[in-house]
Amino acid sequence: MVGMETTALRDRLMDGLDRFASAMRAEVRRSVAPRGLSPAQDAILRMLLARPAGLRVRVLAGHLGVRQPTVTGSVIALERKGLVRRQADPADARATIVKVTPEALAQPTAAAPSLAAAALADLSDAEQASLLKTLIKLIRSLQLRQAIPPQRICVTCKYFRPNVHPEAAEPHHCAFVDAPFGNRALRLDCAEHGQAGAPEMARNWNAFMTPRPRQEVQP
Amino acid sequence: MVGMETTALRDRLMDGLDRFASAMRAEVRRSVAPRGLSPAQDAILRMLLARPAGLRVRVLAGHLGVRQPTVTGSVIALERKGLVRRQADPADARATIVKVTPEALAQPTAAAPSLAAAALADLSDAEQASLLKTLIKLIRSLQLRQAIPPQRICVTCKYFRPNVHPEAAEPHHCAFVDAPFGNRALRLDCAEHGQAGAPEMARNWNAFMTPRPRQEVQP
DNA sequence: CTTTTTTAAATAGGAGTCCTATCATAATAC
DNA sequence: GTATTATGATAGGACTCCTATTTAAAAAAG
Repeated sequence: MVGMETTALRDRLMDGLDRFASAMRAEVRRSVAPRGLSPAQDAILRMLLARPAGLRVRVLAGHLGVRQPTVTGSVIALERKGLVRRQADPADARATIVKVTPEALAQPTAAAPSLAAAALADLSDAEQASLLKTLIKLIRSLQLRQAIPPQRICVTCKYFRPNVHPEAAEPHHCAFVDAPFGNRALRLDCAEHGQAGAPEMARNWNAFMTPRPRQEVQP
Repeated sequence: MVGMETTALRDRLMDGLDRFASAMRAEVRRSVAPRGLSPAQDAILRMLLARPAGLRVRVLAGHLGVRQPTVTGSVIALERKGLVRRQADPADARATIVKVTPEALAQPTAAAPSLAAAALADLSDAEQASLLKTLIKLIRSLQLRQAIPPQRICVTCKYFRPNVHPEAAEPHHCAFVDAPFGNRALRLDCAEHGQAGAPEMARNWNAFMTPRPRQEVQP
């Protein structure tokens, strides 16, 4: 075992995530360039496309993990390109609400058949579902640690009923559409998301983290 | 099922990876700033710390997924800070070899107890091992698609014997240290890495991708 | 052996990404 | 009212990334 355990598993995971992320970032840069966008502008645009009502500058900054002046700069660039517009918030004259324009909505959305997507497609369907579940756990952990702002994911939704069909392939249930669904359908930014109360959310989180011991890998 | 399957699983995975990556990137920026480093400089430094013999500018660029002039700029900044030095390659007078200085080696390496690391620690041990395995598959897929250059990972190593102990908790075997090991010990950048031949590598890859159906999640 | 082509890196110039600090203004507290 | 706080815009600076060009050495062609 000499030399095999010098690096902690956690460091290796960070390394792997970092490496895949760096490849994704490079790809994003190349894929959005033809549309005249930068990576940050693309991220803002994608966030806004999922929220037609618009978002405040500050909220955008929180979601992207950058400071407010950084967002202001990117938003100004997007405004110049006619893809977003800014308007004063009627509820607070200090605030600015950023919305996508109809032109941006009409754009093809660039369904990027990227290499990263191809790599994901190489995984088995079960492995993809398992990866999604793990990612959602990670993202929720970050939210609980205040590292990133709450997002409209299933685990924090009042319509979410985790693991209520323990033996089924689709163990969870969405009370909004009243239908069961599996890990592969877990959402990261659902338009129908309803904020759950704190106790309910904690219950959801626990039930989601520790389901029945169906798919444990190694004891 | 209304509204639950409008987004493909793959898109959701991309979204989740993107979100976690963005949080990690923001954290890296904050964690390396006190040491007077930028994220790119930190990435170069970490890569070089694992290779005391140094690397060419071009190779660094490939690993980081950026162009050569970008690396030159960051290397110059690192040189100013006394953390790397450049020397001509004896084998090719056009090339520059970048090496870490003894000062950089002596630095504390900043074992960043980051929030991302904490989120990973929230996962069960089995889930962490499974995630590492998935990440390595993804990275190897990118390598096969020429999206990123080959790296010193187990799957491409001539000492790697995947799944030779099918029923054990540590199914793989490293012929270099002559010891069995499990998914949690898989390496992303092993100093003892020996480049395997193409047929051997293909065999490794296949055996690694499709082991015995031990830990499949849902059929 | 020259000449030509290719290759490695540096340089120049430009757009974009981040930051901190500061400023104007609106909402809120006293 | 005045003081404090919160939202964004602006200014200035370091860094990141790109493409295109230049310099110089190596490799290929004649």
